[in-house]
Amino acid sequence: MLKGLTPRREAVLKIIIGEYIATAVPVASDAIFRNYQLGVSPATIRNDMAYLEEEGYIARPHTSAGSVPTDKGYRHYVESLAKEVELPTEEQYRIRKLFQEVEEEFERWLKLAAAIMARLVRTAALVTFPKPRQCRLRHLELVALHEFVALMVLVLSEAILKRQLLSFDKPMTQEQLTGFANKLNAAYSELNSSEISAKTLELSAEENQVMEAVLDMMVAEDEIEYYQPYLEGLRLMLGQPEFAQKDRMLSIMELMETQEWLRSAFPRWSSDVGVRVIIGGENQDETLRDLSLVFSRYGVPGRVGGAIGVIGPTRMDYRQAISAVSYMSGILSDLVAGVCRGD
Amino acid sequence: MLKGLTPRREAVLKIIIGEYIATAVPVASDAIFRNYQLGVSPATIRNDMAYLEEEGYIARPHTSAGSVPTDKGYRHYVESLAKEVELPTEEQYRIRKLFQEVEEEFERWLKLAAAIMARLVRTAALVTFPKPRQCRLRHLELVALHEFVALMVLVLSEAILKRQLLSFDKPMTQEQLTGFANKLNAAYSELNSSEISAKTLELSAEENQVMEAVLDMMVAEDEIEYYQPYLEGLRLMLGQPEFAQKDRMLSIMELMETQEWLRSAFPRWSSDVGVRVIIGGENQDETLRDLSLVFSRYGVPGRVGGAIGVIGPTRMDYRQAISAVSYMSGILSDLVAGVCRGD
DNA sequence: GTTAGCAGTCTTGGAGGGAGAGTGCTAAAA
DNA sequence: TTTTAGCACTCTCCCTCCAAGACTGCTAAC
Repeated sequence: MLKGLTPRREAVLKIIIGEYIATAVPVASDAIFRNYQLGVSPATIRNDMAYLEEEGYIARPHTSAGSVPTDKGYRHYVESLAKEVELPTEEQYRIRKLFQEVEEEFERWLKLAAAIMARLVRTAALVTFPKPRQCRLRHLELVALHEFVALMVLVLSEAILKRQLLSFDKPMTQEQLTGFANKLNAAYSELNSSEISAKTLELSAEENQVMEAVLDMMVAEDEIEYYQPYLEGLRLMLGQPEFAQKDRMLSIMELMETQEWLRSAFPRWSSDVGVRVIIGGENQDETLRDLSLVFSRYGVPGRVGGAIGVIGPTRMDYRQAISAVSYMSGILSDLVAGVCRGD
Repeated sequence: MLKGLTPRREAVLKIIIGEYIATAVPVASDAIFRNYQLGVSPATIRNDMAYLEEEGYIARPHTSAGSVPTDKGYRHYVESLAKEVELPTEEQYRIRKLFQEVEEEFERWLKLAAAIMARLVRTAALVTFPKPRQCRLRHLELVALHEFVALMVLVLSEAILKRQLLSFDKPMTQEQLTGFANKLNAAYSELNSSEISAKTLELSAEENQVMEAVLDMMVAEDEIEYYQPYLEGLRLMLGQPEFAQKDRMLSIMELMETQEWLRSAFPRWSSDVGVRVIIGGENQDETLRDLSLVFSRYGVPGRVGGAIGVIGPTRMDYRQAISAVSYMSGILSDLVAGVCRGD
């Protein structure tokens, strides 16, 4: 029983994980014997399983049941997988084609990316909006809606768009507003919020009001990273047998609706590239203890980025998840880089 | 057994519906006798119930069970309710205050409205974006992102904002783009899509490209009414006991995610004001057969409008639903009118 | 180190049965 | 004619029990 993780034991572990991921049913020694040619009897496999259980790679729901992988088992599996994770080229081609078909709008791209990942991994996928470290003012526009109300449209770096209604104490004409906009654009274009507030200008009361609003929105934008990510395919995730009980399902829905967990789950601006996998109990957040995340940052390192990933039960197809997330983050990075280059 | 719907029978029906809405449990004659002072014995109540069943107002899950309202029963109840539906004034005050606290942005208002309704009725609520009959071009803006790519920002009537990336064959400077924008704004501002396409102008190839894109987006905007409504509180709806089974729950989630049913459920631009209630089998759509909708149009009649409503099991608190939808549509109408007045 | 054999354990599903809830009917009372 | 009491009847719900089946763990032999 000593000898450590021999190749056959490793193979048994891999088989158990593969089977369990596919079927959600505890895996029996007999089934392994029948379906895989290991060249040894069920009894031997049982011995190996006893070892794996002792070492904490697998566990049993009850005394006389097959085995299911533990977090540690999944972790081992994921590590051993690390290299061999590319989507089949036909799949890559199909995805690329989908992106060509959709109109050139960033939000569409994000939604599409999330939808594709959800479909590939058959669980929920999410994508956050790409955000620069500190956004810069590209352009300000003021449109009169009626005498006292104007629509302010703000174009920030990375084509982020903001709008807000402004109401003035005095009546304002479109000419006046255009004048404001020109003046402020000339002075503040391409600056970030701190640079703008440092640079004092002589402004009328109304101009100042506009400026305050602009600053407010830019600061708010700098602060929230994960504001309203796109979440797709929740129903795919909830269709998995682990969420069969009603209250389990509802608590997951609640979790997703509040999106509080995002903050704790996605480390903020972690600089490392590549796909990260967080398995079950490895999560900081209590409520995520039996869920796994596979995600990656995307964007232009050091300049702008977002996060993209999937969330699902610990019994998740990590192989597919890793390859999908890896490939999609590459695609989105390319797209962001394309938009960025003009900066 | 002949005499028709006597006042007492009507009272019994109302009690049954009220109890069933509150508890989701079939209502027994004995329970009615105990909890309500009708002045008659359970046996008499049973006779009345027999009548109500014969007339199709109520039904029994099985021979020896209490009764549950049928669609016809709910319909009768809703009609009889028609007048007495106002939210308590404290509630109205609280809601108004919430709207004052949120920033002046239309999308926020819509989300808030949906969230409030979901909370009040404890089921899913949805709100569509307000759309003018035919949108008009308010303002066009072009921002250079890099040499060959520009961001086009379109402000349409009712403060609808659209953006799209444009890529040109030639390099373009910001000055050139601003020139385009000024020219096109001068010519086409305040026109709708048909007027724009009727009015021919001498345009360069690039200007023409921009114009095409503008027209495409305006036409698309005219066509989709119900594009991506806000849906809130799905989890409240799915928490109801009628969705206890897993597959029931999943099919509802699928339904909501695809949002196909919206088209059939909300009659397009129906001119009648006021709250409409569609109960269970009254729905055209097969898949909605055991759901009810309570909704209303909002906006400025004949000019601009959207829809707002709740969806839930037929066992829905119609009273609360009707008052909430009615009040919220009023609020949104006021807000739209405010933005509209400047047109 | 591997294997066959077998006892032991735990889950699952179905049958059976009793308790309880609620009605429908009948005949008498108001 | 309407209302009521009484009671038999039906159906659900839940509990228990039991048998079948699925796997393992152990032991002793290979």
